[in-house]
Amino acid sequence: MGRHVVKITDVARHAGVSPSTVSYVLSGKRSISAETRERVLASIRELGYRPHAGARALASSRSNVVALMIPLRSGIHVPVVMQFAVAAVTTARRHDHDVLLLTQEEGVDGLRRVADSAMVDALIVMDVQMDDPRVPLLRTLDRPSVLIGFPADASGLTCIDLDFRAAAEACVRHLAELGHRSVALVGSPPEVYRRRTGYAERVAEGFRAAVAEYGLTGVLHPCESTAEAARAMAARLLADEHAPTAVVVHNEPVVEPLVRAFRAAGRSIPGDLSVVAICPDEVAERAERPLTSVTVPAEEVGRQAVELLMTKLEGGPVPAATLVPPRLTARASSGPAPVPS
Amino acid sequence: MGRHVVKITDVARHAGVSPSTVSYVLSGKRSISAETRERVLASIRELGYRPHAGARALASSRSNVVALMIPLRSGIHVPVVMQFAVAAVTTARRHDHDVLLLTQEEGVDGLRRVADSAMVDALIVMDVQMDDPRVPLLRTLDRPSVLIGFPADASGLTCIDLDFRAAAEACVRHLAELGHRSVALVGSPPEVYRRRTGYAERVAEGFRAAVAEYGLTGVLHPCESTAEAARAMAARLLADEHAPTAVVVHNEPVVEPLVRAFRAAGRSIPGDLSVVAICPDEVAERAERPLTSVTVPAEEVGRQAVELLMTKLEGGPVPAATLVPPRLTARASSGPAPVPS
DNA sequence: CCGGTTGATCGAAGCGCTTCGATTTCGCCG
DNA sequence: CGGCGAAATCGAAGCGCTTCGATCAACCGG
Repeated sequence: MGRHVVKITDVARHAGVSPSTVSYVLSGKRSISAETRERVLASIRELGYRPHAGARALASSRSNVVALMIPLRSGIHVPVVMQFAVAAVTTARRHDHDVLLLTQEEGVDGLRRVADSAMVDALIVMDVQMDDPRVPLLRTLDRPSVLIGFPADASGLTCIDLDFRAAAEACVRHLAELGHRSVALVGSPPEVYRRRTGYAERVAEGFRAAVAEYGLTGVLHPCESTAEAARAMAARLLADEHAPTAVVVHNEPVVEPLVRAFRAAGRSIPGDLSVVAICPDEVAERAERPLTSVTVPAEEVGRQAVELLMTKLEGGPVPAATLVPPRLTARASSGPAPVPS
Repeated sequence: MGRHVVKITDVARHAGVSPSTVSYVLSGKRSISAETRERVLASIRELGYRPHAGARALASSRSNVVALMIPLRSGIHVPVVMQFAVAAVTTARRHDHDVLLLTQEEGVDGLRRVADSAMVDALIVMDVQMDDPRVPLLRTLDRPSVLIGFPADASGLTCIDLDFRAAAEACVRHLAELGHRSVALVGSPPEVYRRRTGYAERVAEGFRAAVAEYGLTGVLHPCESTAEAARAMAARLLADEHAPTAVVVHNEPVVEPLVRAFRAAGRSIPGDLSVVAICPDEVAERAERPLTSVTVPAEEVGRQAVELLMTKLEGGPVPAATLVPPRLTARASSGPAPVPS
């Protein structure tokens, strides 16, 4: 043990070829006779040769590493981030790349650092906000990147996220198929709509479109993200002349209080009222009684984000926006519409 | 925009010094006059110079990257892993290092790959098992490593984990202070004790020691990790002549079923019976009613693991074993001992 | 007043790999 | 049968940085 580290010249000597030939065998960038290739590969195996990553990066100006910046914000669901990260690593490895982990905390400087030092070839940034300060930076960097989420101005960038439009549609379809005729959407706080935030608008659009398609009546109610607002909303919905028989909720903190308020008002779920949430599985499963929900397919997003990045690295064309189809899981909070009394 | 990338020779020219001087300013490995240093630093700032990571790694044979291999096993609690990873990244950055993320899936080969290619200077491996195949590898690698968890044979390695002995003691102390005189430990499956698994033995030791210290009576009951075994255990404990008034549980899958079984048998918790678990906070909080528990301080472990690694990288001495003190959180499952009837 | 330090800087030799001509050897068409 | 392109391989020039003597000036005490 403790032998010298094997370098390309060792392999070359052992195989009776020049170092450049070994390199070409490894990269496949020039044709090499089958005979020579085999001999070189055998030497590599026998000597246990492993190219020096730094040397390779220096000579080729490719590090085969991508940066992944994960969020720390509370309010972000940890298991979702983890699923995403694991999927990203797995997919990156499949393309012979590694993943360098950065935290949101590092912010713009962190991204600049790893990009400018040629430590990474490309970047993935999670939890992108409407006015994210990292967005302009990414635009100026000479390295490709993929954003998870859509900023206000996504021009010149590649973004991917759950297809919120389709998510809302899936909720309404699910309810329509259960016989509901009047549904409500409890959405984001009014402010979010005023800012014309992308995902909120898309949910609203999808909701309206599906309501129209299935011939339902449906009303959108913006809602503050507090328990009080949730209770008030519940009261308002129940008092309505044409009270809906089903509610779609797209406002995480409101989900639980709303459900509780309905129950407190004597409504059984899903007997009297069905509830469908757009939220991470964790939230839906951890509820008092598991909720029917549409979730973020984190693994799928992670995989695709890396695939997009790889395509960009190879100079291929990629769509500016990728929308990942939602997945609806029926749980205990949705059921057939109550028979009109 | 699109100017040339700045390299060390550019900085040198701009500051009127040689490249080596710039290098020494950056590394501090030779004394540089204050005047020159300032001039060089100014040039660096002005030109926006960022050393090329690959070139640096090649010349110095230090990449300033550490590998972190995270577990995928189901049964591992995701938020714990995440907390750990974030703490590791944060701490590593404080020491001017980055973190390369590997998944357990990559296994031994993954570790060998990143170590042999000089991609990383050191490695952290989570969720180490008694007979972990990665352990012998780590011993032969020429790069320092830190293991989270203790393998059967930890000789020559640096390990860190929760101090299970102190954890058990903390549980017993907590119960003793609440006036309990007879306690039971529901532990790991018998097989685990037969294999003389480190953490299980340490829990048992701590339990025995604390029981003796506080003058209690206490019995250790190994328990299979199934719901049936939990129910049988509950029945057995309750039928006991000197039935304990408090139970310490160190067996994750058993926690919930056991509590349910007690309740089903008409015992109120903590009115008739106190329960303290050694498990991740997530499990304790997500229980039907939150459980008093001792948790793995994941962040602390992550931080310390990196600190140990950095010390090793600098050639400093580190303890072979580091035990992180437990943290007990009192929740709704423990209370004063019932008054004897 | 001079050999010997010490402090500050420079020059050049790599680090291990990729890549770009250049070279050699064939096979093959006209 | 001469010449030419394609296939296979080699040699050497970097990639951008660190580091190891070497150099040179200033300074010390005897």
